[in-house]
Amino acid sequence: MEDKPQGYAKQVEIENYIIHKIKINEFKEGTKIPSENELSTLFKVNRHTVRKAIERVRQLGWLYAIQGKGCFVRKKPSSISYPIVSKGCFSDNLNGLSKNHASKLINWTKQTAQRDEIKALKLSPEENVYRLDILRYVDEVPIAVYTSVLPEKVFPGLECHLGGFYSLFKIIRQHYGFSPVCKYQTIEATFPSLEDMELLEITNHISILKSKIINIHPDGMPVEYCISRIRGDRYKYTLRFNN
Amino acid sequence: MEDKPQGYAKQVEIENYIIHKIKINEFKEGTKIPSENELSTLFKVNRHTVRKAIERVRQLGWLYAIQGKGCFVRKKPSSISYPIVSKGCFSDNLNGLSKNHASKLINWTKQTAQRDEIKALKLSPEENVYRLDILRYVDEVPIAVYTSVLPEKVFPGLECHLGGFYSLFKIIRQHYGFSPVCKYQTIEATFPSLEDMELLEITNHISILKSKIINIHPDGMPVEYCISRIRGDRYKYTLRFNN
DNA sequence: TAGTGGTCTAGACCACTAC
DNA sequence: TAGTGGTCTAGACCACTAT
Repeated sequence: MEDKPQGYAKQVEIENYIIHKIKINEFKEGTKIPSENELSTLFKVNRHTVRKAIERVRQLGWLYAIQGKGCFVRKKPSSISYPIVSKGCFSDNLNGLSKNHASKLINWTKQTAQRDEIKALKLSPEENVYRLDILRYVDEVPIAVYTSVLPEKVFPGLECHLGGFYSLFKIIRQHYGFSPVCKYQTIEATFPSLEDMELLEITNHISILKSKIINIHPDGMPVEYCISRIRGDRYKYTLRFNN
Repeated sequence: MEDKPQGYAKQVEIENYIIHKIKINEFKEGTKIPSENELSTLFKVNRHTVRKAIERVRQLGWLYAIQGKGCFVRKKPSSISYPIVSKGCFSDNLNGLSKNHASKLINWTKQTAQRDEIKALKLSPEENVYRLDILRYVDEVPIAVYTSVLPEKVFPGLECHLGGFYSLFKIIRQHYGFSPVCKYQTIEATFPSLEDMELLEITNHISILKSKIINIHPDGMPVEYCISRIRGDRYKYTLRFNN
């Protein structure tokens, strides 16, 4: 009952037309499709109806728009496959894929832990945590936002090591003498928040792969709670099982 | 440059207003928010501007709409966590979570394999495959669509066993004498196709967790290539590592 | 019948791009 | 300057819900 589609006649006709033209390669990768005005005269509908149709097709990942220029067919298989493994940091795991990559610390705070952080990191209430917002680039494109939550008691004086930030994993290994290991991860599909839209330079036409990760010290103690938001159009997880 | 937001002033103001009211519990779970007309007079903007704002907030998963009734605040943590493990079928893995579930065979074909299927299943061109479209329900709600591709040479006469379909995994175990095991899985976030929207009874306001899975025979031969599309608002993967 | 959300039309103005 | 996409207004009509 809730949210069911109904009577989309004209809009869907235009959506299918565009997708079909792309599939049969009449609208080719990287080239401009007809403008909103051209399509509205072609289909004898209002420009806004065309806009709604194009918006849907963009949302499906087929198109992107540049103001003043037009609407272009997106290269489809441009996504990066990222292997999920419990050990090693982002850089190490991407190095095997020969990609340029960089990390940028957007901002950090030291505050008392919130409810979900207390639960994930097994803290007592009122304990302090560092909260780091990190933006990750691959081939100069912002691809992911991470919020990393780290207990102060495990990482005392962390702020002293954040100058010239390049890799949290390496800071931990170098200054605290261990390598965190992934214990638990959840994966879901969602949409970008307004903040993440700005950081990732995307609109709501792109979906988000959201993960929550708990990393532990080799002795078993949870030491990092990480919430990542990754561009769904450029990124894909891969999992390999060794039975 | 591409797809950057700009000058959303009014729309964003309304978006933030609605989300804020939900967060501070002034708009409560399951209750109606003010109608489009009420909001448009409140903010002194056109109804269509309100509609665009509400559409964004719906897309973020906060709201759902019922025609003729209004717009309601969605219960947020209604999602099912599904553990990723290499062994066992959907039913087995969900039974531990004490959920009702069912599978329905939507349709099936026997055709020559396509390029991606040939690659995934290591077939030679022109080999036949069964292609099964399966809809999965949890608690009576359609939650996922699976397309399962199975080589005819591995599953001869599969069509004879599809009457009274309830679980592909169990059909294979019963009639072909082995249990497939997951070897490789990719996970991405995307949007529903028009067909999947109908089957899952959703609109494009809900994101999709898409997985491609290669299952193998215990001897190592790939025997099933499965493309699943799962409702992003109700479903989440979990991964547990044993180091 | 009145109120709600859903679709479509019509037109204005803006910001950006190309020439 | 002309063309393009982005935002906003204004109003019509439809389908559905409640009374």
